[in-house]
Amino acid sequence: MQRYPIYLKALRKLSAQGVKRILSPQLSEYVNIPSTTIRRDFSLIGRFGKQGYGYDVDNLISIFNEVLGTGFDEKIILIGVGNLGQALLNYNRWDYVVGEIVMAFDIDPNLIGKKIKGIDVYSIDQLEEKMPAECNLAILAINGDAQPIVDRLKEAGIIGILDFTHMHIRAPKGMIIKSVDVIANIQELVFEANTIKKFKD
Amino acid sequence: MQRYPIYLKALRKLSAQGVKRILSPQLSEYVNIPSTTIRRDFSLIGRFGKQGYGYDVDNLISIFNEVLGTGFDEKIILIGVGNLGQALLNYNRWDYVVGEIVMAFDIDPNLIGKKIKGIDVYSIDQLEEKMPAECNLAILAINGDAQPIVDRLKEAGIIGILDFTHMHIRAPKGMIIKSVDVIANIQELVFEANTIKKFKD
DNA sequence: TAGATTGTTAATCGATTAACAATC
DNA sequence: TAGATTGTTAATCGATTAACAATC
Repeated sequence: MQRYPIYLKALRKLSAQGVKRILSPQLSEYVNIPSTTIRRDFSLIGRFGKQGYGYDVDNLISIFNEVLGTGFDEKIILIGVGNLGQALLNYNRWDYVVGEIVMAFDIDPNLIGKKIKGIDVYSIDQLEEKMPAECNLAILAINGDAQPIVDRLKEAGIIGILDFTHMHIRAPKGMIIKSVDVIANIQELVFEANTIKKFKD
Repeated sequence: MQRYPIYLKALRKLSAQGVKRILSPQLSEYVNIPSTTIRRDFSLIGRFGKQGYGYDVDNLISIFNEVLGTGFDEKIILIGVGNLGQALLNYNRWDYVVGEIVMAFDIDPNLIGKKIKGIDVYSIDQLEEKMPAECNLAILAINGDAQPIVDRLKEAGIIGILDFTHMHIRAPKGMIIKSVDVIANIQELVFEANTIKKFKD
C-alpha cells in the first residue's frame, strides 16, 4: 500500500517533535487522508490503537518499519555519479530510514577510484566483481541507454531498481522497476494547473 | 488521468522511430497497459482511431499535447541550484515537451549572478522582482525549510510546484504541490522487493 | 464484401468511506 | 460508569476490463 511511507514519514516527524500519541483525526489533518481510511489502513496490519486514547506514535513507527520489511540496513548501489547521483548521495543514509547507498559505479575516469561524499566509486566494468553480498536494490541515475545495465543488474542479483532515467526500459521477469519521471510529473502539473486556471475564469 | 503522460512519452518515442500508426494491442505491449484500457482512455477525449487500421501516431501526439494543455512553452522557475537543481537543468527543455526552466534562484553568493547551463541565477531575495510574467510553475530543489518559500511563490502567482524537498509542506489554497519523495519511493521498493523474496521461498 | 480493430456497454473488481458496534 | 475513539461491517464509489456491436 502506497500510503504507508506517507504515514511513516509523518509519524517520524511527529515523534521528532515530541508527540507521543495521536488520534486518527489529528493524523488525518496532518497527512490529508480521511481518518476512516487511516484507521482502516492501520487495522489491516493489526490492532495497536486504544479506543478513547489513540495510537502510540513510536510504537506505530516501529511496527511500520517491521511491516515495510526494512531493518534500516538495505545496501543500495548507485549507478551513475553525475549531478543527480551526487544529489542523491547528498542525502544518503535516508534519515536512517531504509538503509544507505554503499557504493557507486560510473564510467567517468575522473570519478572512478575516488570517494564521493564518502562513497567509493568503481568502474561499471567491475560491477559484478565489486557488488556487495546481500544487495538487492540499485538506483539508476545515468544518461543514455539503460537497458544493458538493467539486464546486467538482474544477472548480478538485483531485484529492485529506482530509475531516474527517462528511457523506456523493459523490466526483466521478477524485477521491480520504479521510475521517477520528472517530465511526466511536470506534465501532470501543467495539466492540473491549467484545470485550475480554467475554473478561475 | 495519470496515464496520459505515459502514452505521450511512448508515442513520442515511437514517432521518433518512424512508426506512423499503431494498434491498441501493440501499444499495450509497449506501455504495459491493457489494450482495452488504452482504447477507453483514448475514447474519453474523442475518436481518432480507425477500425481495422489503428491510430495515427503523430495525430495522437498533437491531440494529447492539446488536451494536456501544454503549448510546449510553460515558463518554469527553479528554486535551488545545488546538485539536484543542476541535474534538472541538465535535461532542461524537457525534450521540448512542456516548456523549460527560464531562470533560477539560490542563496549561494557563488552562484548568484552566474549563468548555470545557460540559465541566469538570481538571489532568492529578488524573486518577486525578477519573476517573468505568465509564469505558473516552479520547481523546488532546496534543502531546509521550504514553507516560507512556498508561501512567497504563492503570493508571486505560482500555482503549481514540483517539490523535491523532503519536508512536510502545507499547500496554500488553490495551489498544487506534487512531491517527488525519493525516500518514499525507496521504501515502497524495499517493501515490494521483500514481498518478491518471500514468494521465492 | 470480408476481415479487423475500434468505441462503448455492461459487469467486475478493488478501494474508499459512512456508520456504528466494540471496547478502552 | 460515561465518554471517546478505535476497528469493522456494509454501502458507495470509481476505475478496470470483458465482451461485443459499430464501422472502417
